[in-house]
Amino acid sequence: MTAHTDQIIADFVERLGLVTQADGLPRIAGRIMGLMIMHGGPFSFADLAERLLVSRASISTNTRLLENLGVIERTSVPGERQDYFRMRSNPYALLMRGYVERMRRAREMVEGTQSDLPSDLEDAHERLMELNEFYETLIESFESVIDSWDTKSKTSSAERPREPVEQTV
Amino acid sequence: MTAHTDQIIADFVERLGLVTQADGLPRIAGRIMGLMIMHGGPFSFADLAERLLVSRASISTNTRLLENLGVIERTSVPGERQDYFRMRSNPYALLMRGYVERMRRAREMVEGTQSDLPSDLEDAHERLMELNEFYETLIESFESVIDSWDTKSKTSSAERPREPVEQTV
DNA sequence: TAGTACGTTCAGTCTTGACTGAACGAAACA
DNA sequence: TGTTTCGTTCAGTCAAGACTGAACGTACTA
Repeated sequence: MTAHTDQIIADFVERLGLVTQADGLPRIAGRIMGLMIMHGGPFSFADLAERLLVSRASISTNTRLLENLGVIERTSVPGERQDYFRMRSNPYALLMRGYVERMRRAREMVEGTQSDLPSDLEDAHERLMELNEFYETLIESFESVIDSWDTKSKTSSAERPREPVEQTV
Repeated sequence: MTAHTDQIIADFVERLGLVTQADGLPRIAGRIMGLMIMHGGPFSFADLAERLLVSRASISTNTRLLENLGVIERTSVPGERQDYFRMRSNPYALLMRGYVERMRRAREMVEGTQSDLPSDLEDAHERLMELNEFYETLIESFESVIDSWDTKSKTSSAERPREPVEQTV
């Protein structure tokens, strides 16, 4: 592992942090993911804080966030006090579910307005329907991507199963 | 137009502002879109500022933003000094192109890392490829949605063409 | 010409939320 | 028991960027 390689890895970790920041997630969450993509993990809690040069508080907050999103999972090693984290098997599909949820809520808001608005405002209703159909199309398309991604990931994980050495808590 | 209806409209405008804020756009941009969905427009510059209770500076900034995104267009009326704005015909597909662009840049970043990273780090390469394929799938799926939305919008606009009364600048 | 009605720009304010340090509780040691 | 090592929580700091007011340039009007 040369210094040059280390630099490439550090760059990737940092850039992925910026990408997730643009997606509305904290930068540190993206850096954690980047680290786990580069090295397979699992990483201990203290290790994450040390490598990313951030406080333990941030690690606590962001690991819980990624845990709730279903992107990483917390594991423990018998005889060790520290928590360990690693990516789950198909994290990206799981990430997308969050976006779908947000779109679903937006569509529900539109539907609420549609049903509340007097029906004689025909033009407004037409434009609302257009917006509603847009969300509908988007949600369906996302879900089909998620499904195809799920099955693909299942197939490839069947090809080369990973034996977990830690116990999931 | 009862006060109750006004309330429903104001609620929608406000909520759409929050939705776009969650999508990473300024809240005022969403409110402008909400107003244009509710009333067909076109709206004058001063009218937007007055109805949304925001400064002209914010209107200037956010109309330019939406203009650059291709969501609204600026028009002018012969004999009037004010600028007018209205939504373009298929704003949602245009909105999505921005997201696709962002994903494309993210994928390029991943590809850059793939080509820079020494090839003996096989596990890392495998995980990077997985991420790359994820973006690939997502981009393709988005583009197919945009395409279908484009053709659909073309069809429906052919059914009931709108005669513009203003000249596009 | 001066005056008015525009839209834009920019310095400054304010809000939001990421991040930290310190205090804390719990659990494993001694 | 006390001590150490964990992760969590919370008040506080800091930074980013949305938003505003005021100054400005431009183009029309009289």
